[in-house]
Amino acid sequence: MGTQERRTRAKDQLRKKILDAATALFVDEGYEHVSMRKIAERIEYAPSTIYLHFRDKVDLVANICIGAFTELDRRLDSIIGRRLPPMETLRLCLRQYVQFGLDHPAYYIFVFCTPASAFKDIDAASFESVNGCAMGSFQRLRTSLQACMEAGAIPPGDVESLAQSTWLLTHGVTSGLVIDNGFPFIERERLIDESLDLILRGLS
Amino acid sequence: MGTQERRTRAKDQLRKKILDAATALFVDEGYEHVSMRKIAERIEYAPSTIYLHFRDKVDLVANICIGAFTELDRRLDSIIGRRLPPMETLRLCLRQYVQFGLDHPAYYIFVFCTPASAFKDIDAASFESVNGCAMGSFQRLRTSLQACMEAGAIPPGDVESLAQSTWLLTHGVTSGLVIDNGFPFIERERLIDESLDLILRGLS
DNA sequence: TGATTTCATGAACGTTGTTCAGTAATCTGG
DNA sequence: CCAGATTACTGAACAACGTTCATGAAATCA
Repeated sequence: MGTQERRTRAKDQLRKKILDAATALFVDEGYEHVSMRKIAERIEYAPSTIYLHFRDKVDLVANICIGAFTELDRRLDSIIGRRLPPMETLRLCLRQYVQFGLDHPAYYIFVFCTPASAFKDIDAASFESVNGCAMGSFQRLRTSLQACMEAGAIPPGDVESLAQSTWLLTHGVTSGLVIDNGFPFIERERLIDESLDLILRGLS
Repeated sequence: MGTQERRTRAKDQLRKKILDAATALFVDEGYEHVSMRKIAERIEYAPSTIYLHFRDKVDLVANICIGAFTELDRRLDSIIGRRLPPMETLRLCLRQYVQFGLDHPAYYIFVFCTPASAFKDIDAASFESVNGCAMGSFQRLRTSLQACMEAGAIPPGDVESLAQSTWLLTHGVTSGLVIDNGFPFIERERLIDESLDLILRGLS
């Protein structure tokens, strides 16, 4: 009988409604300043209802992040799919990574700029699932670097350490601009370009 | 009469006692997990007493950060004072910057990895004073790069944009390692070295 | 000594995330 | 169509948080 399915569908709908409301609030006001009560008020349910769908606040934001990082992977895949020269692909991927952070500051900060200690009692499962997503993007960086190396655009070496270094540097550009604590940066687009120039010149 | 002085001295002592206790706790447990009540308990005073010396929790941590960044400047000056070849000086400064973050994770995260939105009602004065400290360190980077350029170790160009890029990349290494959310990094010392290699090669 | 300034406090307020007993609605088997 | 079981949801409550403020104690000043 279809009643089961309708019920689970309704449940999924509410789940999505919670995620959407929370997403909008997190983006607008930042993780710290969004309370479970505010989210509940927005969807016109009692705060305790949220806990029927998510273990806690961290689990809630973790699920949002998973969605966001899936989008990042899509963006990267779309670049890789264009089969440009490997060095060009690498540059576009790094640029897209930075852009992703700028487009989703709340999620980027949550995943990469918040120490694990801030969620002392974080659930291991949700932590792992978010980490898994980030891993997916990192794997793409690894193969992109490998391709550059095989094409001779980058001198041969340890791909893993090179990938980690490259990520650290790109993460610096991203987080530095995302956090943006009032430092008088030069024009953003130019700063990103010159920083990526620096990275790519260092690689080759 | 010396009573005035004794009183202000006692006041300063308590202020320092608060700062020391708060410092220890912030380092151990991170900003979020340290409550004013915990700090008060540690120094055996009532929580409200802290507010006689600091406007609020943000003001408290801001004052701690100022102390930490003064130390960073000292470290950098000690390197610059050795008058090594400019490129060597630059490398040591960047390395020291990373080390500073690793030595003071709580402060580094607070200043560079926490969005301004997290302190919506931050006092403008304490914000400025912390920012001013960070500016001091940045100025040292600027002149160090300038020296490299004048020595011909770096092709001539816009020092300001180069300094900003260099800071972003170095910040990436620092924050990536400081946050450390369980990513399986390779051996830390080697990763730092290779990342700095990348930066310096990109510069020259 | 009496008046004043300084220092410190405990109780209170309004939040926060989270839990849980209890209610209302819905579905199921007879 | 009705009793019973399952599900969905809620409101009140808890402990902890940052912060404020009237009150009291203690030291200083006149």
